Amino acid sequence: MDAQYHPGSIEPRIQREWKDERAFSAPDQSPKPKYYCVSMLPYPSGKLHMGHVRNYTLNDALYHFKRMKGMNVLMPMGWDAFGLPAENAAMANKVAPGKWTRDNIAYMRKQCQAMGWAIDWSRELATCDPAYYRWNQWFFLRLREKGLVYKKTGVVNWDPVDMTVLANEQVIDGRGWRTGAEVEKREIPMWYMRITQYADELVDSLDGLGWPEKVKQMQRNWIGRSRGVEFTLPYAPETAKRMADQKKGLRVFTTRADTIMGVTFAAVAAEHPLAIEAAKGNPRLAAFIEECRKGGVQEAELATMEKKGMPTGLYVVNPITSEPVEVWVANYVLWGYGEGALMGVPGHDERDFVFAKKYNLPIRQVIDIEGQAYSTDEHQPWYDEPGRNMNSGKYDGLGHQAAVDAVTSDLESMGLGTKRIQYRLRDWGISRQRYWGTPIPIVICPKCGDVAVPDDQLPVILPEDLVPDGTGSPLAKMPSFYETNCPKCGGAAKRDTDTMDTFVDSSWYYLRYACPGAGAMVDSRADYWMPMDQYIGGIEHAILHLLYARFWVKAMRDMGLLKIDEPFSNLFTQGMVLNHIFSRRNDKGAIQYFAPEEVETVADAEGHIAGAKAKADGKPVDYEGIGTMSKSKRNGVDPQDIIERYGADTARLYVMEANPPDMTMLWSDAAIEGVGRFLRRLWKMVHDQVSAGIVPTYSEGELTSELRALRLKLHRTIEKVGDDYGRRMQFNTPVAAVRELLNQLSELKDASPVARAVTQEVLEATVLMLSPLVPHITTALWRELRPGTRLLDQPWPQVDAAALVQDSIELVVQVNGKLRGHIGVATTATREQVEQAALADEAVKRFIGGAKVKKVIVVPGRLVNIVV
RNA sequence: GCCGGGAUGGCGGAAUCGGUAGACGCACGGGACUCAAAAUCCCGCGGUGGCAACAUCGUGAGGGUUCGAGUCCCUCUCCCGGCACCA
Repeated sequence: MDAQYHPGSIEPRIQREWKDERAFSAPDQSPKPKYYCVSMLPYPSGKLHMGHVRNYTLNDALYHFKRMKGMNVLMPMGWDAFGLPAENAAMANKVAPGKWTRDNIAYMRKQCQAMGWAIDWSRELATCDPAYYRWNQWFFLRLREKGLVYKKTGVVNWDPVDMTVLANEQVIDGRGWRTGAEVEKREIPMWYMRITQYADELVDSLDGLGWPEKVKQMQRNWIGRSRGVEFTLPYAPETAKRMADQKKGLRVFTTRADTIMGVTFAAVAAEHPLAIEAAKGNPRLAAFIEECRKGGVQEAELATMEKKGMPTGLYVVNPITSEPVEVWVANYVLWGYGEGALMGVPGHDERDFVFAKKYNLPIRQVIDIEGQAYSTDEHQPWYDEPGRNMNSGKYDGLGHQAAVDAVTSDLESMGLGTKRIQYRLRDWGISRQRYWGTPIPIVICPKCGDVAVPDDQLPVILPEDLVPDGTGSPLAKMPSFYETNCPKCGGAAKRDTDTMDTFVDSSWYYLRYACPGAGAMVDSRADYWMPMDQYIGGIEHAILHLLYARFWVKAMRDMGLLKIDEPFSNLFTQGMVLNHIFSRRNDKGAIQYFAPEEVETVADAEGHIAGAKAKADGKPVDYEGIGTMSKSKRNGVDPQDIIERYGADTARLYVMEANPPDMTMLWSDAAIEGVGRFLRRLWKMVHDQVSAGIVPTYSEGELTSELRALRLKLHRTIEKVGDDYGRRMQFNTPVAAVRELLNQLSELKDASPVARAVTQEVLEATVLMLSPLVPHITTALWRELRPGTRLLDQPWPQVDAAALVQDSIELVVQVNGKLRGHIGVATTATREQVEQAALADEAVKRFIGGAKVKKVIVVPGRLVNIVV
């Protein structure tokens, strides 16, 4: 055995062996229980970053642990290969997105292999492969046949200079990132998936999932199921004349029917037909509506905007009181959200209150909460709470639910309203005016309208040699792609030049891993592996991806393609790896990001970063604080340097040991030396043991008390580490526990044969316990400890219950809750004996002094608290 | 703005069910080994007072519940994630 630890030679050798023996390929059937664990597939941005290392090492540790526990484990890998960064890279480097993406995949696959992850590579997939995305197209058409896909207009960010649709990410402070031009809203036709049809099931079946409660809560809130009433505010007579060609009133939805007596205005979104009608012959209102079109479509931006509005001169009447109220156009009413219109109740809705204050609209209290004094000066949180009706005519004195019911049934009997369940969730718009994505398999025929591409003509292939220029949609400028004939009438027609949202790709890839090469979208092998036993991914996916994937699986189930209701039985959300972000605006307003290593930072008095200068030109750059590692912000850290300097095992152990995996991690490599030191020390301990020759056996009776204590520590550690890996999904504390064990082993100065045998026991278990985290070094060490056997075949070490038995234990003694002493008692001691021992302790006596003992609390096995 | 989460020594963190706050490690200081350095090993390491034993304060801030609170409740501050076209 080599006296020194050389990861640079061990790791590639062991990786080659794993590859040659196909060590990690999982059979699609087995007498063992199956365990399917997947980490969210990476976007092939060019290089792995630390977030990936954390994600896949966590998955890998779980792979090894479950394998040691006797399961048929599958850990696959794929590439989320479509998306915006490929187009940006293409523009920057004049390389086609396809080539750029495939080169990145090849490089990153090598990096994955160098990390030693136990991936079954025979199942690898890339979503930009036509063999994969043809099934996106196929399923899109099936959903359309069932009415689950439909077309309507949607609002997008429009860059008026580049004449192109911008992603939200490309809108920074209301301006296009490349042009610096002010972004506008624009309505365009798009395809939608009817996820709202599954809203109830998506809420209800969350309860049975082994997911973090916080994620379930976020999904519930996102879907936002609320019960209420949708009703008509009838037009006032003058308004009815003008709106004669339309509906008889304004449709609104409310969950607070009980506040209807407090309505003092109505408001509609700028896009609402009533607003557009009112703007005719009203240039000021038309200008206001035009102003509302400025800015992007991001909710965060809309929600923080100053509330502005303008009266339309049109009136509706409160159906209960027949009181007329004016309709306003308001920028805080969202079009495409419910009816795009609302009843304004400033007395009991914070946003309405702020709006009413600003425009001097009446504020009327109609709900009373006992003991609270209402004032229209400033909004108080309790104004929006349910209470008892007042100033409400016949509803006076009714409690919240009674008032809601009474108003609702009155609206129903007038034929104006119906009870409805409203969701915050909106249908999923999947059309993207981009090039690098799955083509939408629709032909637009001037005679027949939207016509599906027949199944036998799928996939509609995306041309791969295009380089976009940032203006408009590339496919829309490529006649050889869009010119076609109508599948129905045969006449000249045009393909849909939009592509699908990349969340479509990631909604079902894990099903395809289960059945690579299937002649259909999925086959019966998916029934074996699904539902997934453990899904692992960043907390940033808590809502969108995880909700779309759940919807997709339910839709596939209802199409008869799957037998499961939910894709992911258990979910682990890892915290993000963050790093500092530096940027600079150029004179046009376009933004440029700097990598942390490209700048020199200036610290303030407290050591926090206050500013920075670019190393290249010495000019200042802005410090934006810390944020998630991303390609676009250029703050990712490539693990390659660490692999080359310290080896994969050190890199793996470092990210796992640094902090709990579900917590955010601010990147720093400060402690990495200590991890390398630990592995060298482990190597040396095994080397010393092995080079001392054959290890004898021993019997229980030969153990000294020191060796018994060491065995106690060992078996407690095995118990703890198994619990941490299996139940707690905690990977930093096991390492600390093993370090403690080895510290205790180092203190053993006993060279007797029995001590050497116990040392062997400790080292073997240590190697097994660490193997999920550092599989290369442990594979090499196992060969030395147990020649002729293979680490991958070993089960998880057994806890020896006999080693855990103790004669006496130490208890803590508190006086009035403060630690005052320690006592040793027999494990069999009674409560009375423990109390007496505690009261007899010298230090305890001193603190009690002459005071009277009121109460003694004994927590068995832990402490005694004496209350005086 | 709304939804979800977080805050513990100089730093990363531990304390799993309300029961010894600071495990384990990093950095740092002292020492051993060495011609020297690296590596390695040993000791120390929250604040204050004290030669020490020890006492006392201390888990973002302020209140509360409890024999006992990092952990539970209320109010607040700051940071992070998501907000539907980043993935």
